[in-house]
Amino acid sequence: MDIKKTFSISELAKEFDVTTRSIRFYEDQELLKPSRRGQTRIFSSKDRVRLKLILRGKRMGFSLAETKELFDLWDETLSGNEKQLHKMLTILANKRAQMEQQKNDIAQAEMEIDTAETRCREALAELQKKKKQQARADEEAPADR
Amino acid sequence: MDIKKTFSISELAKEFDVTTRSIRFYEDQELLKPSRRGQTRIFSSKDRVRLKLILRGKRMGFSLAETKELFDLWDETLSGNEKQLHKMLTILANKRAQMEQQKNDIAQAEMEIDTAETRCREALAELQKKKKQQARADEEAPADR
DNA sequence: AAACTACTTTACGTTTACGTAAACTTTATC
DNA sequence: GATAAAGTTTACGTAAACGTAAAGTAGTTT
Repeated sequence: MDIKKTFSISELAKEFDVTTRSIRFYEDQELLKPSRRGQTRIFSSKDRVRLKLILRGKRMGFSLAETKELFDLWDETLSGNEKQLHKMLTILANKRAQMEQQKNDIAQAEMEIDTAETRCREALAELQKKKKQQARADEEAPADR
Repeated sequence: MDIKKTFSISELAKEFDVTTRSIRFYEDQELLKPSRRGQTRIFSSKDRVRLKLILRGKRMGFSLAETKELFDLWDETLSGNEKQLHKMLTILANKRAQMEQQKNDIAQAEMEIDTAETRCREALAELQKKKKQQARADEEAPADR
């Protein structure tokens, strides 16, 4: 159980470092469904979880539409029709494949970052060497005085 | 050494499954710098590598602007000024951190996919059980005849 | 030479994910 | 009860990453 049960828009905005504008937009796109007290939105901890998922999805390169599709499907799945369940399973398999691809991409990128860093350090070492050589040359043959 | 040295726009488009429009757009944004024979673009294997990096960047959620920045910085870095080298090193460190975040995101998402799948399978098993019970009930007390 | 194919430029259109401003209401504070 | 603080709706604006259409060129095949 989460400690708190409901949240204001600005609480969530602060916690996840997004603007209230974004949160309202997510509601507009039906990714969040806060209840209301009068006009003001009241977010449940389910909404909070969803917001977290939305943001992670974004970091993973998912569009809001994709994320919404997953949410909707999951809701339908809970109602437990057999066809929906199978559809969900194939979609889960797809996501898994997609994430394998991403892991490969990351591994590749990490290797390239490694070699890039090595080259940088080598180049820096070269520069240091030349500096020292220059310093010695200056000592042996002072320029002025 | 890559087997081939130069590529037409449609060769690259086919190989990486992007439109020629996209490739021209990348050139327009100065991420690719093909030479020309008359009007027609001639892409080097360096361009090819860069295209590969662009696409991987996209899958990893990088914008074209970010990727371009990296390309430009890398080019400057090669010219070996000390300040540039240090800047590059900090940027590489940042990318590394970003990729750690992504790995965490992926790990989390994988766990959630696992539990989602488990629930799906459980729900399906439930449905099967009910079907069988229904079948037995039908045998014991046939509806008609 | 006509037609086809691949390539080109120019330029306007589209979608996504918000930013930003204006004008208003509700709630908390002094 | 005034005023600030936080929230609201409405609506126009914007950047990124192309799509798409129009109209032209260059080489090649028939």
